[in-house]
Amino acid sequence: MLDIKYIRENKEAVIEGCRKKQIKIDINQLLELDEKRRELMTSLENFSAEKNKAGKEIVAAANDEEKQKIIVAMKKIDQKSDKLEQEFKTIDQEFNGLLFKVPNMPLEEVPEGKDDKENISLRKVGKKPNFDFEPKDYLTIAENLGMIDVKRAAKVSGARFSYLKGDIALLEFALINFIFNTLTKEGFVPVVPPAMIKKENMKDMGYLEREDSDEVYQLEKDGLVLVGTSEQSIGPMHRDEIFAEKDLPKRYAAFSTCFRREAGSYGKDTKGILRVHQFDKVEMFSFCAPASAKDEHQLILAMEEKMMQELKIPYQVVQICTGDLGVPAAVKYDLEAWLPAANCYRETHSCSNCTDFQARSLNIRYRDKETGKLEFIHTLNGTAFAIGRIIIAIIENYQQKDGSIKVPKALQKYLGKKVIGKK
RNA sequence: GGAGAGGUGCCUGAGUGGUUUAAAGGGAUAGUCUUGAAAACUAUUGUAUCUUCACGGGUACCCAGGGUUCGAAUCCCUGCCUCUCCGCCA
Repeated sequence: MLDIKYIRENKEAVIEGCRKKQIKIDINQLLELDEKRRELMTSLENFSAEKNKAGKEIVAAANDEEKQKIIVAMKKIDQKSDKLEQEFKTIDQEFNGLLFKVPNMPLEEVPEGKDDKENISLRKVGKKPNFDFEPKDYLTIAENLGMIDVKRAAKVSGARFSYLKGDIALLEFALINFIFNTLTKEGFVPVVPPAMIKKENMKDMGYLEREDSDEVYQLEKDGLVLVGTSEQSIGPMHRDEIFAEKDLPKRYAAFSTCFRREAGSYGKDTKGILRVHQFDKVEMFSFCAPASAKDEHQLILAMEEKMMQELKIPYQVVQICTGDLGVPAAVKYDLEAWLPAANCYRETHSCSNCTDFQARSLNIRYRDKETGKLEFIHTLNGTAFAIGRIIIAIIENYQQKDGSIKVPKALQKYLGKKVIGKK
């Protein structure tokens, strides 16, 4: 969440930030509630001070008669105070509900735009493959090899599920090994986190601004939700903790299955495994000091690009415009892989700098050496590989005329073969 | 799933209704002593929030949320978490 003090002192900037992010929220109403809330709090505190004083007087009272007098007087005050407290609770709830809906502010360098159509391509990297035949789409190729089975998945689980089989199933593990091998060298600690987390943590990560949010799978009976990305289980890992400055940045690479209801995307990308309810992903996450957040963001982006380059998959880097940033991010880049059959780039990676937005609600801090004060750390995250989508990119870019798939050189030693599906 | 015990500050740990302003010890930091260090002695040692130019002061926080009471770390209820035993289980 955003600092209410900041909102109070920078009202116009916050209204402007919300407008840029295309998020409709009444900041004036929030500030009115804030003022009312503080007023009530002060009155309540005065009552408390009175009560505390009376408590001491009762102890010191000379006789029972005197005691009774004070007790009777106190009861009256208490009634008033109870009434006020009810009022406070109502306002407080309203206030908090609204505060949580205020998004993180976009950084100044982020270009303004309405939605994903106004994202900006920063650079295109890698050589697109030249085929001396008509390239097929990944699903056709994989189905012909019997290695992706969406039809039977529909029978078992419904739409937007899949079976990966044979060498394509093994390709997942090759990719994971490749990732961990690359990232541990940069100090990323490998993690296998929980895929179910408490609702409260999802909320504090900025992904549940509405209680009835449709995108998240909720396990009502247990108060748990399924993660849509391991970012959501890594952030809260250090909740309520205080880092020593020397331990920052703290970098993790987390493998987990991700679950998304895809509620808003009926009819969109319904074919194959591009947009599914369940997929595996390795996510990079970093807790760092505010001053190094920008560098850390570039490092995460660099790691994403490095691994794409090693796989020799053409991609473009996209700067996400303000309207497409989402709630917690202040600045965000996507990587989009080239898909020859579809003849377009499709999103495979995303990396965000969430500044102190998540750290504030999670209460993750560090002691600044210079000021000696506790400050919120900054959180950043980025995709290492979303397995399903990168498999799509590999199949399409490495397909052969005979329907087999060449294995990217960087993955050959992990998979133990150079070609998939060679007869 | 059943039975039981717990959750107090950076750590250990006392506190079962009212000078608790959370004891005591440890740790950490600073000072004295010392050539230096250790030891010893002395002092300091949370967070949030409001108020004040400042000094300072008010309030809240003993896992979380409710409740009882003039007054709750302490009593009651609910939840979360940890531990022990039994059952089930990859």
